[in-house]
Amino acid sequence: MATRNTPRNTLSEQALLLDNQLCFALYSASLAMTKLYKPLLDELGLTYPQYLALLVLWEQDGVAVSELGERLYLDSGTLTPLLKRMETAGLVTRLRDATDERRVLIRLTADGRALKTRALRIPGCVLEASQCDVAEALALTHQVQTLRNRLTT
Amino acid sequence: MATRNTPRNTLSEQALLLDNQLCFALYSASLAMTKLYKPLLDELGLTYPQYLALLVLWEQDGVAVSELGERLYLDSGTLTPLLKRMETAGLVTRLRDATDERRVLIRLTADGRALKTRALRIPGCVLEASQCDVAEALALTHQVQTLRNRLTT
DNA sequence: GTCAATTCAATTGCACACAATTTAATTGAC
DNA sequence: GTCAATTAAATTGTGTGCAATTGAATTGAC
Repeated sequence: MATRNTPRNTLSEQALLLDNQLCFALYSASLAMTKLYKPLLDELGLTYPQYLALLVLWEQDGVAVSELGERLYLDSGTLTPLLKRMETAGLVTRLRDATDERRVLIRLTADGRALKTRALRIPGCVLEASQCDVAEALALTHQVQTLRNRLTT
Repeated sequence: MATRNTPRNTLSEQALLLDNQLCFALYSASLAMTKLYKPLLDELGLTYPQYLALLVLWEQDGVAVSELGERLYLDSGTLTPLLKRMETAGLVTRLRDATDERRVLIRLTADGRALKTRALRIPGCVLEASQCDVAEALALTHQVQTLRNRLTT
């Protein structure tokens, strides 16, 4: 029996189906995650990318915009206005590095540091909504990180 | 020996580390994917979300904006201007449904249909850059889809 | 049949993302 | 030491995403 070979059934056609696309799975899951965080972050007066910036700063205060960008895979076109809004909100300061005037160092204010306490409960809420245990979530995290690392090198 | 219990080492502190966050893994992997597609889609004159819309339309032509939104998890605030740009580019038409004037049906033009042929090579390019075989990619796709489905219900 | 509730797309306003360019500061080959 | 090359942040312009609102069309309880 001859295999059908209409355009509808070629391998490359199968690969173009939306639900076979890894890129769309990641895209839609990431947007869904952002929506899940929305009400939790609204309480803190933060957007999702601003929260990511704070995660970095809570680990290491006083980083340059470029270092923040390397950590978050974002460029100055995204970070500069974002950090200005966070400065206006009183969460960070932006000061030129005295030893290298090209660099702008981002530092947490007391308010910015204090937000960490209120953020501590967020990961638990997210894990619950994800309906998976810690080990499962970490395993998936590592797989997705590995993929990202392959794509960014 | 007593375990240390400084703030730096609590479980909730660990959970706030950027590299332990599933949300950031998905976010950064999704952005990396978009950048990988950029040069491939530039050749076709498409943006990444426009490409996603075409994936839907190549599977099923003549869908309403709301149906496209359900499929892509996007709302009319995103899709209306995106589809207008695709209409301007001559890829789709936007016409009110005669049987329900609230609905706007999106149909491919000949140009929009023709783009599919040129898009067929894209999934292979992406898979190569991802450095994983088809089975591996599909397995990860299903895991991420499962997570997304949990988050969107 | 009527009208309140619902549905659908469009609009408005805000916040990303990012390519491309600009400006200022630093580095390094000579 | 000088200046071309590099680096860092900011700026500009385009295209998403999405909350909230608007306006038009449809539905459904009565």
